Amino acid sequence: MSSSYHHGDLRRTVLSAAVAAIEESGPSGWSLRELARRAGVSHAAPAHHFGDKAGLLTALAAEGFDLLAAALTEAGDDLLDLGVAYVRFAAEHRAHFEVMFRPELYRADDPEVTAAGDRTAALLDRAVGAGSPDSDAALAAWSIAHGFAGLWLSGALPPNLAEDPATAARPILAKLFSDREDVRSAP
Amino acid sequence: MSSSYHHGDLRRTVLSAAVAAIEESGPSGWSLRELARRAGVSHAAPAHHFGDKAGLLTALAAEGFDLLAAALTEAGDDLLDLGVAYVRFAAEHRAHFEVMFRPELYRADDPEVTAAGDRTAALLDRAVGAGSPDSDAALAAWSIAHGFAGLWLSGALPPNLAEDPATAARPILAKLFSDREDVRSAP
DNA sequence: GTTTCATCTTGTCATTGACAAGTTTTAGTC
DNA sequence: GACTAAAACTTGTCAATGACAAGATGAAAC
Repeated sequence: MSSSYHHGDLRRTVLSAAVAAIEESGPSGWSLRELARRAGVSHAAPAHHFGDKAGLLTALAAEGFDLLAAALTEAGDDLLDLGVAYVRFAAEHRAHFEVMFRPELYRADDPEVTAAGDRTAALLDRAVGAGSPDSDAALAAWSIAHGFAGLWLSGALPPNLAEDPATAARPILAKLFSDREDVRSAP
Repeated sequence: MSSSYHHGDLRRTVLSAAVAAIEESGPSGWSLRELARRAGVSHAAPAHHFGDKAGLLTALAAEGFDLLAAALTEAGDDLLDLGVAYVRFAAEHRAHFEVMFRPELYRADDPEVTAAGDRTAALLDRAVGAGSPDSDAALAAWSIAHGFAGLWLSGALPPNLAEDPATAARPILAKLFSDREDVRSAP
């Protein structure tokens, strides 16, 4: 703390600054130098920890997959609960989520990312497979949760749903599991 | 053609170059100057037609909403067909689609964009409303199509589905409309 | 043929990402 | 406690970029 040279926790600080910047202006609306300024270090300091911009986003993506895995683990085994947890994760960790599904921004073949991604995938496989061996159904569940999250993130949802996306998601996602009749045609 | 000064159709040329560049490297992986070089004009020529980078992406988004409206119109009234058409649009016009749902990249309040967006929304409302007055069901349909498209675009889908996403989408989207039992639990 | 205006060019500037080379602190070893 | 090696951070630099200003060119209208 007394030292003006060693920050002490620069890696974590820069990652957090990146999260804040991405939440404000999207995954490309910031610069490494801006993060360095926010952290109070020189313009080249972040490069020491992440190499380059893609390296920083690689670290963010890996962290994101781990956070998602944790959130899904906590959600239990029910598919609907998992979907709601997925949407909640996207809303609460919007920066991580947006980067994770934009592989052109980072090194998707990085060992840390693939490992974390595999952990998340295994988790989903187990949860979904327990309820049904139907891979189409699993993809349908992933799609509807991912789609609702994406629409919410891009501000495309009606304003009344935008406030609490996780709560708003439940009745929508539930359409995949029940109440089919009112979807197909009028009574 | 003989004139070295007036390009003749620079606006269209730059837009097409942007589409190509975005398909190659994502919505942020290119520069205005690169597009100018591809079009064989000076580095400042594109600015005359679009103002700045956001202006170009604004034009792309507006065009995208019109293309989507046209694709959905052609798809008919069946909700499942509409969903498949939505996914096909995302795959065939990936650059437009990716920009459209990233409002931080362009001026979402631009009159041309809002007008085109409203046209698309009205179209969807009419088609969905005809089948059912249930707005939750409409959102569920939009979500599952949007989510499948997004997952395909980010390369998250299993390789066997990646080849022809529109065809692959149909059985997935159909899960929203029928065959509920095998989703909820094993027989 | 002249006026007018859209189109395109040249020139410039601050900002940025990346890299090279040097400085300071920490950690480990004797 | 001094010595050494490595990690953490700084300063300096360069080409590329987006944005803007000012000027040149050609097309269209009359």
